[in-house]
Amino acid sequence: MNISTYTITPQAPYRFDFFRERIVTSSNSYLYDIGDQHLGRAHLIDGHHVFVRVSCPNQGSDAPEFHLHVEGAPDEAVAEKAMRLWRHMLSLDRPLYPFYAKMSGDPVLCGIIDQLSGLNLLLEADPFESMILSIIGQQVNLTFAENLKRALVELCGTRIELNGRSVYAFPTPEQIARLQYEDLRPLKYSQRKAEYIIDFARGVVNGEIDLAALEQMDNDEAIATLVKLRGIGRWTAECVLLFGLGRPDLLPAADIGLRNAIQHFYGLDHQPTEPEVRERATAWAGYESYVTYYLWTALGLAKAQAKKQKSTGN
DNA sequence: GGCCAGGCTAGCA
DNA sequence: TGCTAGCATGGC
Repeated sequence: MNISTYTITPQAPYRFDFFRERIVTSSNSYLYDIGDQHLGRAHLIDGHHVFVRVSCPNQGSDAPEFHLHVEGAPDEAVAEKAMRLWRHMLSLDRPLYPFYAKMSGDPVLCGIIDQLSGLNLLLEADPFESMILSIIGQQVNLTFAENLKRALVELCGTRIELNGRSVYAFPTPEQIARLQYEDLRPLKYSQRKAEYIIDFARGVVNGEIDLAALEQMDNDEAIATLVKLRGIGRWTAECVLLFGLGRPDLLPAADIGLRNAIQHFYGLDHQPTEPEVRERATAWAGYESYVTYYLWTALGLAKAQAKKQKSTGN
C-alpha cells in the first residue's frame, strides 16, 4: 500500500487533543477512526478512496508535532489534496494569537481562553457535507442527530476496508440524490427532513446549486443565497459558513446554544435576544466564529462538569 | 408526562 | 408581515 507522510508543526498554541475530544463528544464521531493518539477518516478525492490518519504522540502539548499519513492515493497529487483537506479541517493555517490579542479586554472571554488555550476550529470536509449534517442537526438533540447521520452514511456512503479497518466515506451528492424520500423514513427521518436533504443533493448534482460559488461571496451574500433553498434557514446557512467554509467572522446570533452560553458566562438574568447578541458581538468583530466556538465549547464543558458532580453526589 | 433540543415551513390572520 | 402548529425522537 502506498502511504504518503507529512510532518506538521502548527503555530503554538495548538492543542491536537482538543480536536479528539471534540469529535468524541460530537454527533459526527462515527465518521472517524479514533485512537488514543490519532484520528482517521476516509475521503473520496478525485474518484479515489483514500484514508487519512493523523497521529500525534505529544497531543497534550500546546506546541505539538504530528504526522499525517495518506493511504490509498494513486499519486502524489491526490495525496497532497488529502493533506490540504486536513489542513483545512484542522484549521492549521489560522494562528490563534490574533484572536486572543483581540479579546484581551474581556475578562469573561479571557477566562475561557485560559481554559481552552490552543483550541482551534474543527471544520467539516466540504460545504456539501456541512450542509447535509447541518440540515440533519436542525432542532433535534445531539444523540438523535448522530443516529440520523450515521444511518444516512451507512445507507449510501461507500464502505472502505483498509488494513482491517472498516470506515465509511461521506456520501457524495450523487449517492444522496439517487435516494427516494421513503428510503429515509424507516431511518426515523421526518418526511420534510428527507425531502430537504435529497432535494439539496439533487440540486447540487443537476447544477442548480453552485457550492463553489459560495467561496467568492461575503457572508451576507452567501447566507442570502442559501436561505432561498427549501429547508435551509438562517441558522443552517450560518452553520455551513462557519463549519463548512471556515469563515472566522460568522455570528449565529439567534442560535440557542450561543445565547445560553452568553447568559451563563456573563451572568445575565435572562437569555439575550438576537439583537442583544449582535450588540455584544460588535466587540468581537473579525472573530465572531471563534468566540461562538469557544462559548459553545466552554458551556458544553460546564454542563458535563455539572452532570458529573450531580452523578457523584458532590 | 411535558417541555425543550445548536430550526424550518406552510398556513393562517 | 407576523404568528404558530407540526414535524420525529431523545433527554431531562
